[in-house]
Amino acid sequence: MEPAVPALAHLRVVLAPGVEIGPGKADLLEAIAETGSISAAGRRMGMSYRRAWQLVETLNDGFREPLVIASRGGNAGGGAALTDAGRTVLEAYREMQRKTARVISGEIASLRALTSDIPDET
Amino acid sequence: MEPAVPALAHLRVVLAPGVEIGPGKADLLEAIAETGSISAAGRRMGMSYRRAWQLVETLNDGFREPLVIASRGGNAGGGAALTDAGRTVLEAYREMQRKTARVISGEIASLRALTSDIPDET
DNA sequence: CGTCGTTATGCATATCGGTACATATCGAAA
DNA sequence: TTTCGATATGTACCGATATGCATAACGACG
Repeated sequence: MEPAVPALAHLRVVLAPGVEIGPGKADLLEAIAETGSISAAGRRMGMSYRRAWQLVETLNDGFREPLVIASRGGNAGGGAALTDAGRTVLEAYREMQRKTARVISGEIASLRALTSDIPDET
Repeated sequence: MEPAVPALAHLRVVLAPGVEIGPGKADLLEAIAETGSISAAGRRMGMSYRRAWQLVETLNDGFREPLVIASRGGNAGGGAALTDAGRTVLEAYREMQRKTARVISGEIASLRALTSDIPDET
């Protein structure tokens, strides 16, 4: 089952002008690694292939080495996989997410208590 | 002068379904605190008064107590100010930003080195 | 008691991110 | 050599989000 609040914090990192990575691109990279295809990753995430492909292009353009290598043709029609750089970037992002969630959990709890979602108990 | 990369990380926190706070609302709260007016804060941030007001409404609705109190009329025409809750929320968010920036600085530096922005030096 | 700048709110419009669709290309396997 | 599914890319359209503008109410002060 999913937790009540899926993600407490959304982290978006600006690495350079126009080069950003957030939950969307990270999840896409992960989906590509797991499915071995850009289109399957896009379907899984409920986004159009157009957009998935464009995100991959943006990522590949943003880094010195491509994060995703795609191939056309073949019995499976083609496919895609993460490069070493791709795995490195994805893992670094996940690590940032974990660290962030850890250090801000206190403030999150404090602020959630002020939310109108949670009735006052005085 | 501004730093080369204005903000390394954008942090958006989900406190409850529909209740979120990120850089935009935090900056808006800060601008309201400093200018004493929703419209002046909106102008400073380059957004329409309409939107600034709606963001304030969203914030006030999301918490048990309002974060911003506004008044109409008077010699100045009216104005707005943060409540104690407003200051608490803003300060908690800033603290989360600081902590986050601290713990992810290592990964940021690693990833920036992979950016096509920075030429390879082999 | 009229002036002034702000809050508050509705509505029409513009902008932009994303989708939908259409087409071309590729290459291993049957 | 035909088939198949995926990559690659262009174009038209849609919908959400934000702006622009218009209007009303407000109230201390001169």
